Amino acid sequence: MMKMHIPHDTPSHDARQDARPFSQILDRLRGAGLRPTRQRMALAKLLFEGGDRHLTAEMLHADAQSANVRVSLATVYNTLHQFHRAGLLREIVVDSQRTYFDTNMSDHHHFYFDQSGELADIPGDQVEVAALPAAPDGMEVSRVDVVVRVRPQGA
Amino acid sequence: MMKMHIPHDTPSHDARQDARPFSQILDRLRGAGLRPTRQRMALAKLLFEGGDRHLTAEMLHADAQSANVRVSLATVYNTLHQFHRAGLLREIVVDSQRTYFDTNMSDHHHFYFDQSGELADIPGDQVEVAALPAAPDGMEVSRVDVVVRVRPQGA
DNA sequence: TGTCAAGTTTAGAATTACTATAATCTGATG
DNA sequence: CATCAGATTATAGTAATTCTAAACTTGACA
Ligand SMILES: [Mn+2]
Ligand SMILES: [Mn+2]
Ligand SMILES: [Zn+2]
Ligand SMILES: [Zn+2]
Repeated sequence: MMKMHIPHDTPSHDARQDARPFSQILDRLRGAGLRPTRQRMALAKLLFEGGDRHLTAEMLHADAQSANVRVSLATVYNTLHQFHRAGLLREIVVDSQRTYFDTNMSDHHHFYFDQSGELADIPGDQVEVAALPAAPDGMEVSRVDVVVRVRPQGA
Repeated sequence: MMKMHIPHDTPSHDARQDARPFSQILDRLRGAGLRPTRQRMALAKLLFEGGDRHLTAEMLHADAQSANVRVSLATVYNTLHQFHRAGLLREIVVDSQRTYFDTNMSDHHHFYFDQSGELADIPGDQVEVAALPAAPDGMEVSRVDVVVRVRPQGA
């Protein structure tokens, strides 16, 4: 678990002015103690360079294929779980057949559109859980999830 | 969906004083528009005569076997979904590998013990969701679920 | 009380969403 | 550049659930 910040890359190899997603992603993986393999780099880019996303392993795998990144589905699953353990992703339970991962790590809740299977964020400050009973004896709360299930009006 | 209350049974066949679970269950099924088959009667008894329960299809199937009720697993699944559609059961999503059904239809929320997979009720009046954003355009809220995930202290 | 269509049950096959295995590959370190 | 722990992958395996289609009940009615 010990990590050291080893200077990587020669700093002058490219002087472009635009964002340096490559090294941001690199640092992110290194910071999480994960080797920056080709597959993890590519998946991390897909995950973290497009704003907040809610996706399943299959969705990310399809994304990768569209982007001409060849990664096996097993690696997608492995990677999602590793990122989750490393604190880079949240796991969301809203459907008992499918696991969603969330790139938005801030404190927030969700709308869930049952018929389409989509998720939308509700910022943490828009939901107030004003009262909660104490956790049962010997237990501690690991997280409180609020899921607002919605459906098209009338139905 | 039309139902008529046809008087059933001769009223005098048995004058016992104790509860009449048989006819309570019968009425419950009839009221839901479901034919009171042997299997549905037996499963309804197991579900509704033991206080509030949170269970999966496999759990109910095991229960049935213990009670010497022979029902196929397929029928257990069918019945749970029919009871749910009929408004006799709630479906709870807390684990993405398993579906739980809840015989407690009152407004309430849940503690979820991740390591044991158990659920405990939190009475509706012990949780206060004080603020919620409006449902997205064209959508209406079908339900708000609060799940308090707990784990043994320190871990 | 017998008939029959509609509804129900069931064994077993199929599907879906993963997880495990074990052979192969790769990239960090010396 | 050699080494090898760690990573990837094809493929097999598993768990939960759904589907299929044949066999059985149920209940309305003759
Ligand atoms: Mn998972
Ligand atoms: Mn499953
Ligand atoms: Zn989110
Ligand atoms: Zn409950």
